[in-house]
Amino acid sequence: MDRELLLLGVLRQQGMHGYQVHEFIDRYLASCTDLKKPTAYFLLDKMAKAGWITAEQVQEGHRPPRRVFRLTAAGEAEYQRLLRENLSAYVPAYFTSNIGLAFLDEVPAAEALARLDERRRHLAAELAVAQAAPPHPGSLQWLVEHRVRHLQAELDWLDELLGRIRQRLAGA
Amino acid sequence: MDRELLLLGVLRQQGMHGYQVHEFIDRYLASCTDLKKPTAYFLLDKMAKAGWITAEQVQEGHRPPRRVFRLTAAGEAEYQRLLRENLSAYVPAYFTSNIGLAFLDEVPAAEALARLDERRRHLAAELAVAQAAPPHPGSLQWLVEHRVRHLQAELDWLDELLGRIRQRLAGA
DNA sequence: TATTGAATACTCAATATTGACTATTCAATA
DNA sequence: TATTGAATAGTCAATATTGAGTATTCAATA
Repeated sequence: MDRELLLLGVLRQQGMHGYQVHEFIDRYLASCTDLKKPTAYFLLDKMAKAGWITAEQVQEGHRPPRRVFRLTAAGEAEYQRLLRENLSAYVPAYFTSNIGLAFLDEVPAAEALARLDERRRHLAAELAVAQAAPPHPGSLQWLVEHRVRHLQAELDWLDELLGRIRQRLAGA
Repeated sequence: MDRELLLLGVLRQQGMHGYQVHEFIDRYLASCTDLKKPTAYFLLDKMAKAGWITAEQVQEGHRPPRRVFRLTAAGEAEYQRLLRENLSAYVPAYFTSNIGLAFLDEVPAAEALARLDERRRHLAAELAVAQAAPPHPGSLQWLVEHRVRHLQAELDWLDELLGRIRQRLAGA
């Protein structure tokens, strides 16, 4: 439902063919979503079938014809509906990559410290990239800003965790 | 990869049949994952085929035979490997439910405020539930504590966003 | 003791997602 | 002007996920 909103919101500003849509999202929202190319095409097909977007075939040279997608009136209505629904509802995100924390005590503290230290480096690098990103067009900035805040909170928490493990090691 | 780690980590402590595994995760880690029942069965089948766990058929009454899953030596090795990999790597989580922020400016500020206020209520309720949860066995607590921290950070950010929109409204 | 509703336990078809492709175009350079 | 490598554009089979079931057991109560 949310990816549909994203695609509708992007197409709404400008008709685009599939690769272009994916490119746009990958350029400006890489830190915020992981929408893969085949998923984008799948969703575009689905939305075309649902009548939310039209697909205008454009032939160029010998390549397979591109389809340029544009919102229909139904698509615009759906966009408005999805956007409001999305803003009103909070749907929790899940962090599969943190599952390991559930079994942290199974790893000797010294090794856990080293592993989490490596994790910290990855996280800090991610944050640096997000912060260094060029300014984003329109209100995309809100989403990216949220991302930065989240990464910062993650880093803070990881630092506290590392501190606690260090204390435990020192005490033992 | 991470759900496999979760299932291995749970089965490692005690052999269980499918429903039991799902129950356990749903009880103690509901705030942290959304592993659905059919997915759990799918992954258990896969891990059994891979030789990470054994499936002992147990017939009881007229119900379809339960399969009690237990780690094999290969499963234990895989668990150790996955756990270390998981702790070392940071894989970003994506927040599909925040996509709407990318199009926040398309909604009149007064309405956006009302919508985000409703979102805030949902989020605060979620946080209250997570904080009120009974203490978790073993190191599961780390994961749940992380969850609480994350929800708190989300709430802080949402409050800041609401403040900015209110200012904008007042200034206009 | 019959009936009902909840809890237990699992399955299946429909849907979504992904890794690993193919094929074309374009620009640089050998 | 061939050749090569990168960027563009899209597809497909394999895999994963889910909503909506089925079927059994159990406990309460009518």
